[in-house]
Amino acid sequence: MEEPWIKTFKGLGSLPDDVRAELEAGSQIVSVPAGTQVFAPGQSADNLLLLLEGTVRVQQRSETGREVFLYRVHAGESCVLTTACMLAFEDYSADGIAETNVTAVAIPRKTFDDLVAKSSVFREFVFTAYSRRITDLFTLVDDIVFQRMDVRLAARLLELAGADDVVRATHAVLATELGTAREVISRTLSEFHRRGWVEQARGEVRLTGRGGLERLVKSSGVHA
Amino acid sequence: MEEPWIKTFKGLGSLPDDVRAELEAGSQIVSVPAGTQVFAPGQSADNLLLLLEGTVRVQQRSETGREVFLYRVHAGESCVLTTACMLAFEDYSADGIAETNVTAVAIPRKTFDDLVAKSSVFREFVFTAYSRRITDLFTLVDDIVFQRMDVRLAARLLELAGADDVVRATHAVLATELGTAREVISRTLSEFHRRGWVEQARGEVRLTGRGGLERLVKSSGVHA
DNA sequence: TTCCCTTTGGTGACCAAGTCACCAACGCCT
DNA sequence: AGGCGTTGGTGACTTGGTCACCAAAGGGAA
Repeated sequence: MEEPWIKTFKGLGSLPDDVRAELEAGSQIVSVPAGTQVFAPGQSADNLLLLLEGTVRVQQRSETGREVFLYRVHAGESCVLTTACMLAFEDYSADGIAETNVTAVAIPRKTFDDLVAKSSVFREFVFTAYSRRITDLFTLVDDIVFQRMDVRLAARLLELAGADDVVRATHAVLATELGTAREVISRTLSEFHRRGWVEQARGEVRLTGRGGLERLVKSSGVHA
Repeated sequence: MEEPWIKTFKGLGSLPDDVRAELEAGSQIVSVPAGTQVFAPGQSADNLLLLLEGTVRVQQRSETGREVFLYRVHAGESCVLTTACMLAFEDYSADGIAETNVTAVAIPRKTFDDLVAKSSVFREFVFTAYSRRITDLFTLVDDIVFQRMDVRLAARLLELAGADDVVRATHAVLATELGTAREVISRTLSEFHRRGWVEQARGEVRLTGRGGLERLVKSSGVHA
């Protein structure tokens, strides 16, 4: 109770006091180190996580052992799609992996269900989060089907780059992010280099010409 | 009240009587002709539809004007993803189109919200439906990224064929179902024809060798 | 019926992207 | 220094998507 974590979540600011008290009492703050599997297929999730710090990558592992990146949960967001499985008592088909050290509020199934029943503000919070994720998934499908890889890679680099304009990721990681092959990333990055948009080093890509990347992205109205 | 439509939905069978009465009183049965746009982007949905008869196709229309098929809602299922937008007061980004004449139960936003608050059985119904759809979307992404087109087309033909082994759809329609180009469908169907698996006529495909198609699909562990 | 027009399907050339089989360079460990 | 796992680069090939056509089938309207 040291500090009001609830402020981190816009949608929860207007919770009535009693509901807010129940939420705080019925949940706990947890920390997990980078690399932890936060949820996994075949293991029923029993906590809704609201991220305070760090990011969680959600991906689908296919039978062939390959992985597709689905979406990323940032601080201030929730792993809300897992709740469908919490309440439906069905298994989730996707993995969630902490990309960094993560601090989160864990809301157990029972508390979650109570809050959904009692509070229309909480319901709106949950359904808004759903709506965002689902829209993201729709957009993902659209991108995969219609966007060129160079455009998608450029967009992703801009998204992943820190304030120092550096993306710390191997070609292989970028490939699974975009659901493509490492070779395609290598080739596309060489092309970007040739155009003077990036410099490469082992395990990182430095953006030296954001402008060019941005023009490429804008030229084919990409969403994110 | 003539007949208990609630029986059509497994998850609703065990609703307590009072909740069930509220659901029946607070909803109405509607019919729409084939081709009707049931919901659309930029138009906030204010009814949850539970399909009694017919099917609804849900697709994403991209900026470029092209369409991707997302999933199909059958009789006995609900357009539940629209509820996220109903309660979140956000717009949906996908279209829903009645593929056939459709009869459905329309539950207005207010009734839906009440029921979610009051009944844990109804909550479970809703979240189970969510869970299915979301899993479908994950599987869709996986398929698009990793499955070969011939396998996906074979699977879809088997899925769409009636008891008479005929799929009534043009190549163009099959193409948007799978998010590919008409030419690809034409070429793949010619190949299937060459192998003696299908006969073609204008606007329809007759399956003459289900066995071959099934083997193709099974050979690369496809999901649906 | 004939003509016209739309819808549907077929084709070849070309480009983008995924796959396969390698190899080279780097970093790290002992 | 030697050995090894990780990372990135490359060429040849296949699959799939795009473009620009054309031809055949069906459906009115005159």
